[in-house]
Amino acid sequence: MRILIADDHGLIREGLKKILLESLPFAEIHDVSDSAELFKKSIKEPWDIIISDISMPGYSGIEILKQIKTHVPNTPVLMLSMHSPEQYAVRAIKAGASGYLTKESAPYELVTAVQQILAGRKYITNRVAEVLASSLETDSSKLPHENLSDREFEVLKKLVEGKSVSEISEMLSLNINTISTYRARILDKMGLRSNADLIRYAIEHKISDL
Amino acid sequence: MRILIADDHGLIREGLKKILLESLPFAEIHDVSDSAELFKKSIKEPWDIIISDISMPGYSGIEILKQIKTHVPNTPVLMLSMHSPEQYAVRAIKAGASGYLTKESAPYELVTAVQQILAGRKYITNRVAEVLASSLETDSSKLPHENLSDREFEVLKKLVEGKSVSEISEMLSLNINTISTYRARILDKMGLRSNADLIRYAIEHKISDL
DNA sequence: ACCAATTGTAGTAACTTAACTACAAAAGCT
DNA sequence: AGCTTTTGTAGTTAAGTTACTACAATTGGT
Repeated sequence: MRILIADDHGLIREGLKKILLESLPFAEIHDVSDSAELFKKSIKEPWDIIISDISMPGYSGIEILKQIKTHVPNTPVLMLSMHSPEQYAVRAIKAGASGYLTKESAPYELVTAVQQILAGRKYITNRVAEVLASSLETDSSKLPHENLSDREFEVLKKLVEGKSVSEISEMLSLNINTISTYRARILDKMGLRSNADLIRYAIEHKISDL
Repeated sequence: MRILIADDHGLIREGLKKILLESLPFAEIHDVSDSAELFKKSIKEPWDIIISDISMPGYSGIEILKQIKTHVPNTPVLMLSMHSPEQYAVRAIKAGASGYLTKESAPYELVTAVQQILAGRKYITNRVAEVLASSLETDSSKLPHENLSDREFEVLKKLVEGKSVSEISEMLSLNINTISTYRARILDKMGLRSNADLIRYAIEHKISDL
């Protein structure tokens, strides 16, 4: 049983490991602390399951998830997040995740999720199922930011954190103009005019976790 | 040895517990998941150390820390945070914390910190020490924005409203560079780095009247 | 299966902002 | 009164951002 854990917080990695080892004492658990490493390791070696935080420095979790899924589509991935399900669950599941848990979850949920996924199933909590279901309904009832594409959303978050266009372009290894275009599309889709508006919106809708 | 852990994320609480138990196998570890509970439990029962996340729903960690410190001043508190030290370290230490760690920290740091604090000392990392030292240079009895001049404050408000440097320069019939200089001075005095920080600060301190 | 819309990406040119630097006037301290 | 710091103000140059345009790849709809 080979498990790969990805999270940028040392304490959290260690904690997850210990929780898992309690119920899967013979598991061979490896861990990585950033998305680049996660990507490399996930396609280079075989894993029974990958457990990854969704928000790590560098490439976003969703982005890496997609990458992993194109390279090793049969390796199941369980995404963990600090955020409330609405923010990411749908995106994660659509990108091929086998499950989605928030860190609020009780430890036994982690264990259950992992076991269920190892058994070839998906682990979708009620909360996520709900969100998923309602995401299929009319999108007229959607909040403006729910119409953003994954990339746009990713850029939105970074803008809200105060990152500049060029910083973001560097983080994502994209051209500055590309980020500028995303920003323009975000503003357009959300009917806003400035980064300040974006930040207010984000605070009001609890998009950022800062 | 009685340890109280406070964190709103179940997985994290559990992880911390397991990490601590490894080096302190006889510790009696309790945990709570929100600030109200933390407060109640921290003054009702005796603890050798309290380990608390700084950002929990409800009252902020700092607020609770202060409360705890007025009621049971001798119980040491170690604060944990997801955020970079600059944001909170100084405030936490001033409010009476015995130490400040980010969740990036390696597990052994947690253990070291706890042991050092249990031994009656404080645990201050280099990063935090640095920030702490430089915080003594400015007049810290005042809120950062109270050191702004009138013009600076005027510009601050407009920046927070989302006005661009050039718009402001036009409104005030001043050179663009002048506004740029004000902005730089504001950021400097307030120890912030971006307009995004400014907006967050403003919202938090209810500076703007929007 | 076909066409339209959206998404991910970047180039070029125009425009805006940041970083320094500077300096006189006002305020603050001794 | 004299020295120091802060404030109000801009110039120059370098760096960064926006606006517009474009186009292939995907997705979505019928």
